Amino acid sequence: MDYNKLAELLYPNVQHDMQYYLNVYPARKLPAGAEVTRLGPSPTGYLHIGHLYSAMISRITATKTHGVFYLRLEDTDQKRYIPGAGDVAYDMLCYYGVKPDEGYRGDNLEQIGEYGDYVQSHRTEIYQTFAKELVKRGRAFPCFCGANDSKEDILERREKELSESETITEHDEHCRNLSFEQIKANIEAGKPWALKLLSTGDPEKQHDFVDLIKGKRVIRENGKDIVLVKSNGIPPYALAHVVDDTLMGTTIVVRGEEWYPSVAAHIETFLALGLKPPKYAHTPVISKLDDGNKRKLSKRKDPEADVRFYIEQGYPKEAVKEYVLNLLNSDFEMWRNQNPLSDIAEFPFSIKKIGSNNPMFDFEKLNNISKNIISRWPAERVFAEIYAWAEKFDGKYANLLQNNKETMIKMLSIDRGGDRPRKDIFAWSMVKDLYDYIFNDIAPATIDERINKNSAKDFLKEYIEKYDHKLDKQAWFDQIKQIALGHNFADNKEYKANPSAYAGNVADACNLVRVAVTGKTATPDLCSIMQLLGKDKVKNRLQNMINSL
RNA sequence: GGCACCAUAGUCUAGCGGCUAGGACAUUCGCCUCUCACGUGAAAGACCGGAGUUCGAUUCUCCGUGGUGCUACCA
Repeated sequence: MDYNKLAELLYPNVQHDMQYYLNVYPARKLPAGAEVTRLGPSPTGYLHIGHLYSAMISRITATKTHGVFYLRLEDTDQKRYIPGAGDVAYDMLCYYGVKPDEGYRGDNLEQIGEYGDYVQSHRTEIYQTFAKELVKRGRAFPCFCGANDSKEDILERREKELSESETITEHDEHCRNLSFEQIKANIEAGKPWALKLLSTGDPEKQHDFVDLIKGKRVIRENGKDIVLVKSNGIPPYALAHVVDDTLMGTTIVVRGEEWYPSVAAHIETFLALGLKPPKYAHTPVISKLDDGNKRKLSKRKDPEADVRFYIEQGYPKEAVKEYVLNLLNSDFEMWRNQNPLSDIAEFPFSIKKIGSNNPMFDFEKLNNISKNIISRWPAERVFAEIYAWAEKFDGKYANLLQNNKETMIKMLSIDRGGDRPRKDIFAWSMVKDLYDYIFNDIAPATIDERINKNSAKDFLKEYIEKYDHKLDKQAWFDQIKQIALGHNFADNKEYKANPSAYAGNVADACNLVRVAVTGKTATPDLCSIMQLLGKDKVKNRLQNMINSL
């Protein structure tokens, strides 16, 4: 077969050849050791936590080696395209501080960089040029079998084939053997066709492969005639990956482990074009425990898969990042303990330290990381963050905050600062309920059954009468203690020795006041809260408590 | 069905032939304390199973088992 003739038949309108584009996009001039990384999300929904995971690896690697991290929109599947998803991807990367140096920046912003266009659907001509090159080299052939099936059809067909035979045919024995005349006839008849790789690999043969995360591996050669260009003229991921990462100068392809099985096919495609494959880093996939089963985090079922989820919940982006970083390099938390105030950019991150099993998402851990981060922030900053969150997700609360800024900051200042700050907030959305007692009336709370109700009543009555709003912390407590002792509440030690003899201990008395004033059993320093609330409110609430007993 | 990846406590993991198997979150119990926290001390909790290699295997090899992924003209 005359492959040049075939190439002309298939791609009569392709003007340039591969070398032309290789010249248009020459090798990048970067310092030695610089790595070029990229993220290639498809605009089929939102940005997945797994994208953030990959993006952090790519961003840190590029920064550390003085290389480039760029964003490419992989929108070759127009069936699944969701408008605006590209904007979200870029915005989220910026929001989480893993901003690309170049590439796509959303639908309304100009792209940055010399290696564009960074939107795959704009690159059809380039892909076709490389496709034509493959045909010229006798490494690709048209397939007329026409498959525009839905996913369900494909899965059904696969099931059927599995039940009938042991393996699915990997070579397309029908179309790869068509004669030039047959192909010509089909083309002239207007039959749709896809371009497939004419694989020369033998899956029985193996070769070495180095993955930056998995290490040295032995993999089978590809033996599959994969589709390089769909019948609509657009390439699927495989060819787009080969062409783009060549032309854009990617040195390390960071991608999810789900790509690992197809790496041999990708390498064969690079080699068929005489191109050098990049280095690969196949990352673990974040999963979760669902009814006792471990499974990949799913876009549909799991809201936490969407990076916007954490914004809605009010997790600081620093917390999400540190959590992901901790998943990536588990010695991060040790480093953080030793360097509580350092910027995470100083952490000695390494791709090699990434484990290769799929971690499960753990909210407890995220919450803990978040609490620690927030506890280190001054009240003004915490207020600003809460307010910014409320403005977006709870307008009413935002108004309330705006009108009570001073009070709220005072509230947030209690037990904050110093060596042992309180750690009770991990997400902004919880603040409204946590501190509701400073703005709202509270419902009368029930008290521990251990405590004698009459004594409690008497204690509170006397406390109201003698309540002095001006007392400092020590005097405030001494007063409570003194009054409590007068109503059969005992000192801690005495109470422990003989609980049944007393109405409760001093701690219980103190907690009576707390529950009366805040409706909660756990709050920051009570004396400060009472100062903040004001004399009238405090007395009112104490009285309500008495009435409810 | 085929192919591949993974396998240490509930979770994330350290370990790279000999360790009382280390740390973090969560759990439980003390201490501190006016409560809840914070802090602090402690407890409980793990090498998937079986062969082999070896003087010695959590660590190396093989076979199982389990989980996961791929097997699309989706990425």
